[in-house]
Parts: sequence; structure tokens; C-alpha cells
Amino acid sequence: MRKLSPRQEAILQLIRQFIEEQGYPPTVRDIQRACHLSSTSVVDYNLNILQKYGHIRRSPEVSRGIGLLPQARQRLTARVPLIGYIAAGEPLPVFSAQAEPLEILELATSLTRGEEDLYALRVRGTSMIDALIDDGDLVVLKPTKTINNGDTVVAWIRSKQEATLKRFYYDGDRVRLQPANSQMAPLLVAPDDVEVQGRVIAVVRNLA
Amino acid sequence: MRKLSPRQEAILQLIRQFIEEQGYPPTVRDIQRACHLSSTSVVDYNLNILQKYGHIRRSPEVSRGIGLLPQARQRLTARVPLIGYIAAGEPLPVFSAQAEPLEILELATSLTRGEEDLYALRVRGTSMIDALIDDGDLVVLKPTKTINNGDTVVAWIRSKQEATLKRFYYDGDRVRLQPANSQMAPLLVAPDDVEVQGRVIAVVRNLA
DNA sequence: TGAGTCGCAGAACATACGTCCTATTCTCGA
DNA sequence: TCGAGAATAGGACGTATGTTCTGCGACTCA
Repeated sequence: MRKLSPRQEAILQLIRQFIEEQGYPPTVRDIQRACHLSSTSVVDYNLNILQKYGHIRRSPEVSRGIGLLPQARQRLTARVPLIGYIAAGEPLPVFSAQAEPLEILELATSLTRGEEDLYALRVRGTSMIDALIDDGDLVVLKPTKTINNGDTVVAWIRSKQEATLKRFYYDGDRVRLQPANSQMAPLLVAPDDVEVQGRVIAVVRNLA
Repeated sequence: MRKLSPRQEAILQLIRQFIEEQGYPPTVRDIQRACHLSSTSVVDYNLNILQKYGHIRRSPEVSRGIGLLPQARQRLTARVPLIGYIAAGEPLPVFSAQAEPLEILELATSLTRGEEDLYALRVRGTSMIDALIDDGDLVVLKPTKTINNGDTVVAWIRSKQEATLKRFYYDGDRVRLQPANSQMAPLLVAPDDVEVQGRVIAVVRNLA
């Protein structure tokens, strides 16, 4: 990254200031006026240089398409769609990219651990109290095909017509669904009786 | 500031996201496409409402002239210090500004609800399983002097030398500490036997 | 001296974009 | 049930704005 000309320094400085004050980037002509340049082509010319040297990022054909690179803002939150409710007796909402989420949650990335395609369900009722999950809690899920022993999963049990949230274990030719509360008895079911919807990433309870 | 329609919420959400991702605000047509709106006029209409209610600031005749107002631009995460552990038989760590936190957590502001001076404790052991809180869970607390009936609090019970997490009720000349799990029996203690450390704002369980 | 590059000037061009007008549908209380 | 206002649809209009073309002086390098 080579040294910038005074004019380029001025332009870069103006971009920073403009964004700070206005909340959006300047146009080519904004820069032209503020820096007393005679032509938009001069601005264009120097913006290209600034981009080449890595100071800014330009989106072609986009008005005010100037972004400051150094900001390199790392995201502290991930967006997770809240797609529906989970209740004992109701079928589970199925996650699909098309479905309209009820709400978009901002969850700290420390919670989501960089996972993608997460979605969330709001718990209705106290039927999962044996999994230490209360009415109103938020369950963050990762849709998954492969399940490992010990994963906590959200499952639909066909024979009982019931949604549940348990630890999942293969136990011979059965599947053992174990409540998180170890004082409760596990549930043994046939593998094809249980439909796993996703793996539980996190549970959030908001009391405030 | 009145309540926003789902569409207005979606638009506001998109603006935030767009700015975060692109570094500059969306155009009316960007919003139209992203929110599946039929016309730019619908966007214009709703943007004006958002402006009227103080969520955004528009610069007329300016492309991408949408700015988030400070209140809407506010941080999506709050920093909460994790200052120690909470276990049944151990005294509670006392929150002080000087103490070195074990870790700084970034929690979504939707969780913290704008509260200040929050701190977090990591739960050790299953002694609070009757409050639906498991080993390893994170408890977010607000230090508080005044307690309202029904608040969930973290308390130290002197006579039992025990830390606990219960719903707090004044019950005549006693204090009733009620487990969140309503099937469990409440605990009745003398007011000066219980030392309330803080009010529980949120509980976070990370299973990933 | 002449070709080549750099930095700039001025303007033209195409289109991205905000705005606004009209019409239609939806909502909800009198 | 009717009417008024809210909300939406579709599109036209004007301009704001990125891009590009041509050209000019200054400077470098053989």
C-alpha cells in the first residue's frame, strides 16, 4: 500500500467524516464539491486508486457505493429466524428458507458458535420441564441429518403424536430419549417412530 | 412512538442488516426487492411512517438517504462480565466494578433489554434444577436493592449457608422463595435470613 | 525530440433512484 | 352496511449519480 497523495488523503478523510455525520457515504459529486475538485472524473480517478490500495471498497453502478474497509467490523451477533412455536401436542414447524419468520433474533455469536442455518422455536407450555425448559423459553436449533450419541434434539414421536426435547442415544436396535433431568426415566422408542427435527444449540430464557 | 406493523418491522430490520452488511444504506428498490413489496410507493409510504415515528431519518432527494437514528443504531450486543460461579454450597461472588471478570460476554440487547450494570454467573452443579437451571447454564443478573413480588432472584440463605435461585414473594412477615417448577414446595424463611444478590434477567444454556 | 504516463478538466450518457400521482383493496367503526 | 381512512399496486417523471470519452499540460525516459 503506497503513500497517498494529499488529494487522496483529503478524499479519504472526507469519506470518513461524511459517513460519520450523515450515516451514509458521499456521492462522487459530494466529494467533488467538498474537496473543491473541478470534475467528477477526478474523483472517480482517485477513488479507483484508493480502492486499488485497499482503503475503500466500491460497488459498481451503485450510488453511494463506497464502503470503508478498515472498519472490518466483525459481527458480534448472528441473525436467527424465529419460525414458530414448539408445544407438546402440536406438529413441529418445518424450517425452510421461504417461510416467513415471526421475528428475527439477534443472538451473540458466542452462542451460535459460527453455525449456519440456525433457527429458533418458542416453547409453549411446560411439557418440556423435564428437559429444564420452561414455557416461553427460546430453543435454538440446527437442522441436521446426522445425530451423535448424546446430542440434545428436538423430535416428533409419531406413535405419541408429540413433540419433545431430549438427549438422543442409540441403544441397540432402539433409540433412547433421555430427559436432561437425570432423575427422570428415559423413553425407549423404535428408530422409525422418532423424527428428529434438529439439534439443540442453545436455550435462552428471558425473565426481565 | 407507536407500535410498528410487521411490514414496518421487517423494513427496519432490513435497513439495519443492509447497512451492517454493505456499509451503506439500501435504496427504496433494494427494500422493495428484499421485502417482496409490489411497489416502491409502498416502501416510500412505510419509510415515511418510520421517519414520523422517529426510527429513521431520511434526506430528501438523496439516494440511499436513509440514516438510522441513534436509538435505532444502538448496539446489538451489550457487554456483560462473567464474574464467577454460583454453586449451592459456596458464597456468591459479589459484583464490583474493580473485580476482574473471568470473561466478557457479548449478549444480544434483546436479552438485556437495555439494562445497565448487569453481570453473569456460571452455574455449577445441578442444585438449581428445581429452577430449571442446569449445570453450566449462564445466569444474567441485575444487582438490585428493591425487589418486587414475583421477581426471580439469586439469594444466599444464611441459616442454610446456601446459594439459591427462586421466585421471591413477601408473605406476611416471612419471605416465600418459590421454585420456578411449580410442582416443588416453596421455602419460607425469615426476611433477614435471606440475602438477595440480584434479579435474574436471563438464563442461557449452551449445548453446542 | 517524441512517445508514454500521470493527473486533471469538461462534458455527455445511461441509468439508478427518490418522488409522486392515481387507482384499488383492506379495515374497522358508526 | 356504508363510508372514510389506511395500506397497497403500478407506473411515470425528473433528477441524482456513476461512468466514460476526449482532450490538455506536466513530467519522465529513452
